[in-house]
Amino acid sequence: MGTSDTTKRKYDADETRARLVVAAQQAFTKAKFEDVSVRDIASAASANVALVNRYFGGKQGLFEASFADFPGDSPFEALPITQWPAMLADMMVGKVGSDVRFDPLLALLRSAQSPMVGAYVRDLIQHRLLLRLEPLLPKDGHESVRSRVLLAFILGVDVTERMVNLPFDSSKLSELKDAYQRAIASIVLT
Amino acid sequence: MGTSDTTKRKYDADETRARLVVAAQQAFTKAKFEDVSVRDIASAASANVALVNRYFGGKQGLFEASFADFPGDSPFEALPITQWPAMLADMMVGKVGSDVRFDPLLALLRSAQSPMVGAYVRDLIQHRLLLRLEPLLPKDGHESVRSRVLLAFILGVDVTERMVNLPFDSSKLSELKDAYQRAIASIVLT
DNA sequence: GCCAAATGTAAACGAATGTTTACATAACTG
DNA sequence: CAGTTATGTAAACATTCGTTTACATTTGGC
Repeated sequence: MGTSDTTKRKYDADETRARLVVAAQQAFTKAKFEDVSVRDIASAASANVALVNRYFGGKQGLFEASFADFPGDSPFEALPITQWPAMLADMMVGKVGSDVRFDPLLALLRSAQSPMVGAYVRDLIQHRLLLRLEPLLPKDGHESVRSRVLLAFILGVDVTERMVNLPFDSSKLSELKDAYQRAIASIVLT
Repeated sequence: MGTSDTTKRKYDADETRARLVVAAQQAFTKAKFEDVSVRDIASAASANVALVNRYFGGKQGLFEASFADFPGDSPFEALPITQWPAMLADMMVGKVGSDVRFDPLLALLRSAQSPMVGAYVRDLIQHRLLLRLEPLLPKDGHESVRSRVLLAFILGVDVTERMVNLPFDSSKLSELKDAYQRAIASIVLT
């Protein structure tokens, strides 16, 4: 059972696992935990349903495996804080109407109130987002409040644009981006 | 079958309907549409499950009946816009850890991505919130953007505090309120 | 080539849920 | 008071879902 075999095999557990994870990531980006069935995921991955349980212990295990390297390469560490507003505003309007294959933050948000994985989502958001954000903010004793308000705004935009999915006049997109940028600046810079 | 009978009756459809609606409102405040079972609601209302279908046509009808008079008496019309930041910030921190019986906005937010009632939620938020907000904002041609950003922030705070439910050091509550107030002011007043 | 382990498949299981049905009891009408 | 309607109850129905089981196929070591 090789993990580094370039030839095509008919039975390949590693590749099957990878296909399942990719299918799960895409599915959980589009719908919350309970609205994605393991049969759908398995079908999209061209795999049998029982393999979800064999390889990941169940649906919950596959969900958690989908966020193994969340948040990936974060743009926060790479940029000085003065450029955060422009960077975040760009990301926010860039997502409007787009069709990303896997948007981990949106996926976590969708399944945040799941009875099965809600606690895991909470943990991930707090430890891999909030706590990593704080040390990057201005050292003025208000880091915990600042990071929390910034997170609220980021999640709120995601919720409005992609979960509640309110319609928006796309001709005002640059206006919207400017407004986002100003709000973020007032949260992290003042 | 009277609707205005003060005496206690054993069979009273109106009172049973009312009990079901109240039970549904409280249940949908605590959990999303799919996580609330009609058996739970009926049990909390001391009513039989079949009555949900008889009186409301089904679970979905009962959900919609729960928001018949949303958003109730809105505080926006009552106050000049200069007082919105303080008012909204007060409401936001007032909700932290509190146990409101029926919080319609939170309930709508929880069920926003339900396949059954998601479209209804979207409609309510847009027509009974967003479109009523716009005419109250400064007439500078940016009303639609402003109202959208404000809504995003309001929903984001609700999501962070009550759906994702991140823990927060309550000794910094007044700090948090000030930060909320500043962010809102920058959104609606600048 | 042979056999054991790894991998994949199909079907069934068990539980939960919204809804419907058949029936029982109370309330109203004449 | 009698009978019809309104209201409430209990049980069954139909569907969906995650999971488990029993079995088939492929792979790799000897």
